[in-house]
Amino acid sequence: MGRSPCCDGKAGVIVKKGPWTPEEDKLLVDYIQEKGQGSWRRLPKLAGLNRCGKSCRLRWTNYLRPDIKRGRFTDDEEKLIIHLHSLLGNKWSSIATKLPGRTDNEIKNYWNTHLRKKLLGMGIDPVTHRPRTDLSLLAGLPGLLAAAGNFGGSGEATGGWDMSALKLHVDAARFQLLQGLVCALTTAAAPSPAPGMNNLTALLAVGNGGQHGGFDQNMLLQQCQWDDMNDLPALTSSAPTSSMFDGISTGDGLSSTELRGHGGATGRNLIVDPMVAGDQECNNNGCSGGGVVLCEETPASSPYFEGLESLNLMDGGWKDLLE
DNA sequence: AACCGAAGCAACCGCCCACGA
DNA sequence: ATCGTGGGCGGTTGCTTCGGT
Repeated sequence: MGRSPCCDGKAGVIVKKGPWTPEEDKLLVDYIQEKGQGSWRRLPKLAGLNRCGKSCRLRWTNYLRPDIKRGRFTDDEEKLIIHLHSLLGNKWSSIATKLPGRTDNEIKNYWNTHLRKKLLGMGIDPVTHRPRTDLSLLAGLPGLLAAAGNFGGSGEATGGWDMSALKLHVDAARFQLLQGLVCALTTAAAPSPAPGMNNLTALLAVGNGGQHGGFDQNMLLQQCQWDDMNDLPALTSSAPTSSMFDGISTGDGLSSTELRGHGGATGRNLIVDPMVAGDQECNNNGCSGGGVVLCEETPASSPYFEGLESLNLMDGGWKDLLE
């Protein structure tokens, strides 16, 4: 059962659309302050506005309401939005109830223009809040993680990577990811690790601690706690971060069964495979799949790695991205 | 200074739900 | 139980501003 659009107006009456003028704003504010909100459908006529009621309601709730907080979102607000979105999804009005003075429309816009890109840049899927699994973003990881084997604080861990050249040849999201990884690799020996470094060092330590030829899941999980996003690095910072590993190791639903070690004894050639975890490990605890597997060697039958091979990006071949 | 593409954001659109007659 | 209405919501559009060339 449909319903007639509220903004059609009566026959022959064309209601105004588009940006509100200061005069219209004043009419609306004056009326509501004097009479209260009441019926939005009747309000335009009573207030002397040639607008539909819906338009009046939106203008009031999103812009004219006296308790609206304008200006930039604070870091705390930003983190809260991300956290609430991971729990509620696109329930903007529900999210807005937790941020006094912010409207659902404002939060929605901020999400779409800022936070969504921010999460993408961190390698996190903004819909699922899990690590991204698209090949274009993850394609360079095998080579980079393999290069982690060179890590030893010698200062040459970047292997001569030319980041400025890299920036010219890869998309922004991938560059940010690679930048974070390089930073992590080159600063891991610093006395005070940057945010997210614990995760990388844990990863390396676990990967290299191959006495048993596998990962210590407990150690990995213990060191990779996201701690309620308190350590979430700002991507706008001039200092690159290893935020990718924050994403991988987030406590947002990843269980110990989803972080699973595989084969190999060398501890080198660490590989992130988004394709393996889902069906096997995740089904055990009822999660919906899409988890992350940290491998030491290339699994033979993963569609992810088959895809990488087809792109010629395996075994450090990410450098082929450079022309 | 002019142009152009990207980014940001206010506002609109259309669907859905709750509620009362 | 059905229908009409009002209000709310999420998605999308398009105008404005900004930044780079």
